[in-house]
Amino acid sequence: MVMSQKKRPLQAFSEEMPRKGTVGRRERRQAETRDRLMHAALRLFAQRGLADTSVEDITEAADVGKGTFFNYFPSKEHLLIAFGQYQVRKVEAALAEAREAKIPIHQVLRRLVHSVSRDPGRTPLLIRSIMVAPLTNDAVRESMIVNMARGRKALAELMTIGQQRGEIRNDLSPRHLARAVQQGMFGGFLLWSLDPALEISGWLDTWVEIVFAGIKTSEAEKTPPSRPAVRR
Amino acid sequence: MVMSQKKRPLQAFSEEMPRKGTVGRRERRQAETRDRLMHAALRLFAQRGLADTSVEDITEAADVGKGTFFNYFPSKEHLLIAFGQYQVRKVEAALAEAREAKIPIHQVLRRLVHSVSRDPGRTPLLIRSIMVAPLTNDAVRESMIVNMARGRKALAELMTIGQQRGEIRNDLSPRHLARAVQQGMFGGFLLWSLDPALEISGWLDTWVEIVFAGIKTSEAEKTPPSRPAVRR
Amino acid sequence: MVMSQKKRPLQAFSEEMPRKGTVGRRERRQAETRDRLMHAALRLFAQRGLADTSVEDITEAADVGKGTFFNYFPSKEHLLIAFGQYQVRKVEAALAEAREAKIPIHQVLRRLVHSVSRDPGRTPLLIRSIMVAPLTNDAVRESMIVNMARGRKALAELMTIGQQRGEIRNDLSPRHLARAVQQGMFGGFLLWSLDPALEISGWLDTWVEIVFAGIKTSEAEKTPPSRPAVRR
Amino acid sequence: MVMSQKKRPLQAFSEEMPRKGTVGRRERRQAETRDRLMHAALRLFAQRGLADTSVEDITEAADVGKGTFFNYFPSKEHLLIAFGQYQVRKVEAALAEAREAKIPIHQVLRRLVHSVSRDPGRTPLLIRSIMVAPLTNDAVRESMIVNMARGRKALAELMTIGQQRGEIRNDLSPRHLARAVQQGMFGGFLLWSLDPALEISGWLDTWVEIVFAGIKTSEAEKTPPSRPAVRR
DNA sequence: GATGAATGAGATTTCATTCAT
DNA sequence: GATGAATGAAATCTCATTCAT
Repeated sequence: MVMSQKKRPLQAFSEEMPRKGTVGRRERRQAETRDRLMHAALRLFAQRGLADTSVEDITEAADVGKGTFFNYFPSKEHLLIAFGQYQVRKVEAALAEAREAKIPIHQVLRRLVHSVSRDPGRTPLLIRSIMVAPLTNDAVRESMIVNMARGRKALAELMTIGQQRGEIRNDLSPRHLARAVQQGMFGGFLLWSLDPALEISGWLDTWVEIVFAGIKTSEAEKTPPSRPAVRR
Repeated sequence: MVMSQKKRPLQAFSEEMPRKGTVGRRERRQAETRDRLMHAALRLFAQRGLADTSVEDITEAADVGKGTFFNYFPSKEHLLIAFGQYQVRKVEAALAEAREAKIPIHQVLRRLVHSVSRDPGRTPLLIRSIMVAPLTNDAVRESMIVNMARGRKALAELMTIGQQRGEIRNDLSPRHLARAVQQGMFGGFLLWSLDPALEISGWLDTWVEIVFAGIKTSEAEKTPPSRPAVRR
Repeated sequence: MVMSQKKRPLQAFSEEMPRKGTVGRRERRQAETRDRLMHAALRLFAQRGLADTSVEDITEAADVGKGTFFNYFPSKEHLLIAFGQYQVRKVEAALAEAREAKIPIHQVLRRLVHSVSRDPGRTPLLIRSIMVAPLTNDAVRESMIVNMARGRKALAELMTIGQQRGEIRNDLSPRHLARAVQQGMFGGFLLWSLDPALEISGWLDTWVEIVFAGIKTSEAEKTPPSRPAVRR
Repeated sequence: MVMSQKKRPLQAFSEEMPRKGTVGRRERRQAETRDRLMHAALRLFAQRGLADTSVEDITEAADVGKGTFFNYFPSKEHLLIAFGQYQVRKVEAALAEAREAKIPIHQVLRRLVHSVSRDPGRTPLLIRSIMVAPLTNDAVRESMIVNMARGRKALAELMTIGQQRGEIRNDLSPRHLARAVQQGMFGGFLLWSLDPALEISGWLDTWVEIVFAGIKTSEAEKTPPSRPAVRR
């Protein structure tokens, strides 16, 4: 079964953008196959979920032989590692933005939350797949741990910037604040993937409102905004 | 393989406390069998995880015939439904406590978080089992949705009480505040089950500190603490 | 699930008609239970087929405990033995009728075929159950063999009568003729149970027409109708 | 357990006779595997019956992996579909023979009955398997219906030929006559599979004698043998 | 590099039957 | 005699993964 590949909702997954210079036809074809597998898989995961999508389903949708799959990915769960990396890059992008463009942290968070929710937020089955994979597969979990750490690190730097600007509370370490934010974000996905009746679009801003109140500089300490405050 | 049944780490699972008066021997034996299956299963889930524990492993550990299992539970995932209900009851207990004993919300939350973390907090494999089950099994998810709604309801009532006492911010609906709290708690379990290196005991209080800052009455509105404020 | 027992399409199944004289209440209750099981089973077999009807389904429909079933029948297939006996009695009745009432064999056959088709002819699932049971279960097959032999014997006597009257061909033994008739009848049920699109009501008379042409006295030998002819 | 593959009692099952020209080695290997499964299965069905032969028994006897079976057949019952087709082809062959070689219908029938009985006639367990499969399995029944229709069609054409030649009675439609013949044949298999004491070899000719008397042109109408007679 | 046939581990779940009460 | 909890045998079929071509 060959499906038309016209719609490609998530482009930035595969990192192998053909860096300038010569790339042989072979390399290009390989990258293309990899991509086809990737997008076919995500489409199927979103439709049927991880468990109900077999490797053969994916290879059929991508129009390659079944054995070919294993030349690219060691298991179907590994496809979701790439997705995690894709999400982390959004967090790092938010950090870069905050740094360069002097955008208030509150607003950075709001944008980040929307950006991160964009892709998985459409279908509960995809999120469930994304959550199940690391809970189930050791290799994916390893990678997930790394990704989460990267994400927390970026968030922590964001917090540091906020503290320096006096927007974020100074009495707790950026690491802790970052962890709290990340925890809330993951929790949000989890809740929503379990109960899609919990509508998500309107909720995001409210949640940012609450979480930001938790991490912002309190009125009390607002007067002297400059002292760095000791923290771990 | 018959395992010794001496250790019973989680007692409060089964609700069938022997109601007063006589209960037939048959009924007692049944409740006992149910209990044996339950505890054997949780022990095994905690040791090996959900996927690596077969129903036969459970029945062997509980020293009953394999078929007996299905007289009590339709699938091994259903065992975890009971666990979810057990956790919800803790939240409801916290609410009752707050109501009767006039304990500050901040403190109620702190206690609740510790109480809820107690059982699953020991072993990442158990939490992973608890998370995987509803992500994987429709019936369990159904039940999970109900449990989460119950939990949110109790938390929302807690928020209402806090608002009436002037401890909790008045500008957001109790539902929203409750959802934010629940989201954070679930996120915490998820993060920790994925990366057990994230130590949990010290973190809980810090997290409550942050989340409470997000939901408490702000300094700005603190002066007139009594106005009930209209909200949904 | 208790179903009302109002409709009883097939009454003559159970042979234990309370013979005159005193029958204790106990005996009556037992016969009643046996009957309830019987009819519940046949209803279910007709609805879902033999394989998809479990003993527990039957006992529930009959409103008795599961274990009770085995006080009456050694297996669910044994229920169908009674049905076979019921059918055989129809053949024997036809013989009796032919004997007493001097009805032409051709007509006896026609009536018999209709009578025998009446009950199973309504639902293919019931016939399939009736056919599967002896093919599958040794005890039922034993009994089936006996029934078939009884049926053939009655048919053979019918043939003998026909021969004496000059209606049935004299050049073949009554046994052989009987076997051919029986074979055709069983084949008819089989075909129809496999392909219910083969309508049965209009077909019966045509079939009798053909089969009777096969067994009747041929024009050639019609003139001297009395010679007994040697046969086994 | 590897069984010697020397005996191959039924050769004509698989239709894939190597069409002229080159067939890849792969294709040949596949056809061979399919054949091995087929014959192993039929041997086992004949020895133990359908229910007492597991797929694993078959694959062991065919010396292939268990999973391999399902690359060729969706279920063990499907093996018997091929057998049904094999039998139908015999009927069609009889028709062709009658057409080309001007053999009298009576004789065609006699040969056909022997030919069709040859393979299953050896062992009641095999026939029982063949009968149980369509009674039990929907897919097989579907296919059986098609086969039976094909068989009836061929028989009907045979009847038509007979009518044109004046050998077969003209007052009934070929369809009806064909159905009666088929019904008798199936009934014969059924009776004999249930009660193997009914010896089959001597019986076949007697049965053809009777059935042919039922469908042949009667003495009465024999004089004007040419009128085609209108019928559906 | 691509392919797809072969592989076999694996666990679920049903259900007839037993038997203690 | 009625009950229904306990039992465990049994066989399916899927599917990730390998590897010869």
